[in-house]
Amino acid sequence: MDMLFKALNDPARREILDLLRQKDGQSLSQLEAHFDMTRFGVMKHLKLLEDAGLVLTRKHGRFKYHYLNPLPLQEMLDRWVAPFLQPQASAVNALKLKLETETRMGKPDFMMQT
Amino acid sequence: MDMLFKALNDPARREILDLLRQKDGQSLSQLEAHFDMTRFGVMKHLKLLEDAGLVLTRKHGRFKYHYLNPLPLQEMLDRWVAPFLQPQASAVNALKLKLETETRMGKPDFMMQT
DNA sequence: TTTTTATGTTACCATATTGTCACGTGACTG
DNA sequence: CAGTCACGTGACAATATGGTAACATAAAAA
Repeated sequence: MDMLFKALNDPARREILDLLRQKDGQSLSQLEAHFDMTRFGVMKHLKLLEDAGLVLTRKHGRFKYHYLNPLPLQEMLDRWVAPFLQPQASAVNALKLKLETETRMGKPDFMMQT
Repeated sequence: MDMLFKALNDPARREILDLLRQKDGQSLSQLEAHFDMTRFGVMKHLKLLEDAGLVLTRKHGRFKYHYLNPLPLQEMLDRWVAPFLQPQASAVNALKLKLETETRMGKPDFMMQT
């Protein structure tokens, strides 16, 4: 999830997502044409997008095609958007979150007999 | 929008959002207690969250209380999530559909015993 | 084969970000 | 008033990030 937010935290990378939304499966050179950046800069951004799982690639001959993968965005929506927009609808999630937090911070009081 | 992604791109800041979701309107000292960081570190994170509009503050005497503001998340959903998940549906409908689906699927796992 | 095209790798630099330290401000309490 | 208490500001070192340059690989075309 950390990689996802990092990937989204850059205008160039978000523009790449928009470009792929307009036309999925573009190659590096095609994407590069839309930027002032050098090809290597674009490649780095694509690598980050790949690491975040937002972009999947498929090599075919000399070309490497890039495809959008919406799944990470769906997960972000579930975890970091919807629960904050509809608090009453996610009361269950609040409890879940509470339990997760307690686990991260150590066992709760009633388990502390050792 | 750039500030929003920057604000979200840090585990500490996302944890602050979770803390405020559990209990809105906490002061700096209250939030600080949950971190290993120093108070100043937490303050910096809060400033970024404020700049992104995710957290609104209200001073009352010596205390400064912090409140969640879901509006930026709504905007992010409209611009950077929904269009990628359901290209032909409106953003609001996307969230509605999602919540309805969750409801149909019943209670989550951790409530299933007994 | 030679050349061109598309992509990949290593190294490097300028800048931004993270978190801390020291010190300052403003408000309640005794 | 004097003393805490909660919060704020400025400077600083360590690290991460964004972008470039030079060089390398690999597939198609001539």
